[in-house]
Amino acid sequence: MAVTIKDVAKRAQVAPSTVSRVIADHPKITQETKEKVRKVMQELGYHPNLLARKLVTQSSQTIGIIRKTSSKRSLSDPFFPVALQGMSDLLHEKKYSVLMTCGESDEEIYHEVVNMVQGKSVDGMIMLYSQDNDPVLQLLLEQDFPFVMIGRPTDHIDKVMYVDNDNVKAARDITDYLIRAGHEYIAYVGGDPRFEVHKDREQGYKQALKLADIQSELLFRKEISRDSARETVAEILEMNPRPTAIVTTDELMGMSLLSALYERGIRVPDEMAITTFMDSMLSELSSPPMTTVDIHAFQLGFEAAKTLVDLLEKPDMMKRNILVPTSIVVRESCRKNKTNGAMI
Amino acid sequence: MAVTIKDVAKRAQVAPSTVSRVIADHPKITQETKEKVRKVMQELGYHPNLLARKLVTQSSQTIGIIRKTSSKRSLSDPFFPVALQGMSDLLHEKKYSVLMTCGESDEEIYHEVVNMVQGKSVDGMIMLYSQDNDPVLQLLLEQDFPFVMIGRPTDHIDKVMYVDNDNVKAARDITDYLIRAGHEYIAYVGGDPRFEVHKDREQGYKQALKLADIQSELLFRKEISRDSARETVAEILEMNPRPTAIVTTDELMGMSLLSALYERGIRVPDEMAITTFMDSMLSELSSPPMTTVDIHAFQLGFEAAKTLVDLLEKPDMMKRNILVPTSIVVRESCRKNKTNGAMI
DNA sequence: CTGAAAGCGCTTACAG
DNA sequence: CTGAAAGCGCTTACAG
Repeated sequence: MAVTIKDVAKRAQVAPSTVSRVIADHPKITQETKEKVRKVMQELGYHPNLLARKLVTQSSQTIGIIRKTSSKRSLSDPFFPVALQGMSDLLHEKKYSVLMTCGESDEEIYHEVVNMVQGKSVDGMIMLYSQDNDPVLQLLLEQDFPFVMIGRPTDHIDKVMYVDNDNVKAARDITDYLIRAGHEYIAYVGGDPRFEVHKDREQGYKQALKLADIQSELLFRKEISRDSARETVAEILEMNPRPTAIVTTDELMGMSLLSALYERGIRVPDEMAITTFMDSMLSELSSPPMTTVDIHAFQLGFEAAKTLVDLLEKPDMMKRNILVPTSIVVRESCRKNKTNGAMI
Repeated sequence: MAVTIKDVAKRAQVAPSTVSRVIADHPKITQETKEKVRKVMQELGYHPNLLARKLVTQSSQTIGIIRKTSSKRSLSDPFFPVALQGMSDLLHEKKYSVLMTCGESDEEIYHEVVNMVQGKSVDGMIMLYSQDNDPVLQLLLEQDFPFVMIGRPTDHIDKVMYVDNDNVKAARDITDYLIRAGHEYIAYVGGDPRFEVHKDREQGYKQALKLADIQSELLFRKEISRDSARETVAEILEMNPRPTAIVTTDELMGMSLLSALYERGIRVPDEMAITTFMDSMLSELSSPPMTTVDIHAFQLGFEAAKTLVDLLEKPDMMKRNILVPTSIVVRESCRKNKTNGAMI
């Protein structure tokens, strides 16, 4: 088969252990020996077998990424690729590899995670979602396996290290931004509050209204699809008084509403303002470009990976959670002044 | 450490080799022994160490995915996540894991590939891009390492297995579609023809014009960005006669042009028709929704993975390349009849 | 400073 | 049908 450490040893007339030490650049090997061995490695085209090294060192230098890809929707969601890039950047720098779950159903994913963990294929994991009553989370905690979550855990919050935005604040900020722009009737269109992220954002929206003494909570919980967007827009337009702004918590949701408004001939931002969350190119390239809460998905991924690597290097480190600040990116979708409001 | 095959063997009063055979469900082990051993595995919570198995079987059951993530742009491009999902589906079914490159620069990626290949971390690779004079391609060919490319290779085309669309035909079809809709002045906005995919699409566009006896080739090669889109739209609008339709080869490109047209107050599709390639939710949710060439990215990924797995199972299989058919998805961005043309 | 030896946790001919 | 032994390709105490 391939050339091994033994072949190199024989040819260089040293012991295999010496070759191993040369590879590791062990300080106690003479420069002379190192050069001799390296020359032979060159000649023979030697490359260490990582599998063997991993087995003996009991470390895979690999991180597992657990993602849910349930819906067709999630495939177009820029969050995943951007966060992945953030993780990749840090992990690559720290010489870790990335192994990813492939499964679609919860059971498939669970089994993959069991395999990675028990099969020693990864040293740690990053969970890209947070969900009620998750057997995967359960497993990782039981096994005391190192992992970091992106998003806030619903259960066992004091046992889990996580990286997240302050979603309450983010939603409060953007709602407040609309209020200050003169809007009073502000609809909120978000996702299933079984997920912490949506629960938090709803709460932030409500807080902003309360602080401004606005009574009318106009809360919608919707799936993302063309039809659902049409429905939502129809409902919103029928309200009396009619809302003048919509807070959404997702770019695709924002785009679908924008599209539904367009179909109805409602001009954005003149007749309806709209905001989203995330800030990928989608918000920038939509017509009109959308004002959005930048959640810094790249940084979320980066910090999660960094925290995990820190944990692996110092297993007894103090638990820490990281909040990545959000910021509002102002674009055209709600920048105009309202007749009854202030100029922004 | 963790419980090993030896622990199980001792407790079940059999030899380690027997335990190994039970795990593999070897036919020559009695049902009785199997049950006894399985019971002990249960009790002890035994799980095989995959690393060890991989080392001895010389097979990693893992596929490497090589991707380029150079630009900010590529992060919002739905192609990658969709194709990844296609690969994942097949690989998961076939019990393969997925290892991904993390690097950004060409050198980083190259080194990761060397490591994966020489370090025996993967059994095969899928390249998600095709590029001139690529050292990665060179390496894989030199090492005679199993791989499949998504996209058509520029060099060594007879040595590489690939999965691709017929991009010439796809571009010809969509251009032809516009011609039949009554358009005569059709601009084409595409990417760098150093990449085969763009070269092919340009050619398809030209072919369609030629077949329809249309002289005016209006070819633009552009980066994807807001500014570049504005520039392009400005140039197109200044042309005389002014084009009535634009063929783009990328959803984000399409969106950016749509946005630039919107800024200029040009109505789509009434004053300008526009088409894209790919067909993710972006085309569906844009305003107006875009007519697009569906390249079936999921299937591209799926077929690539399938071809690779076939190759790994039968290394001497006949070389085959797969062309995934494209189809036109009609939406509003160019569906209206032209004053001087036929109704569609 | 270098080598011989044991071992990481499995699998797989080879016996019996 | 099952076991003893060798081996996958490394690393790392332990000697010297």
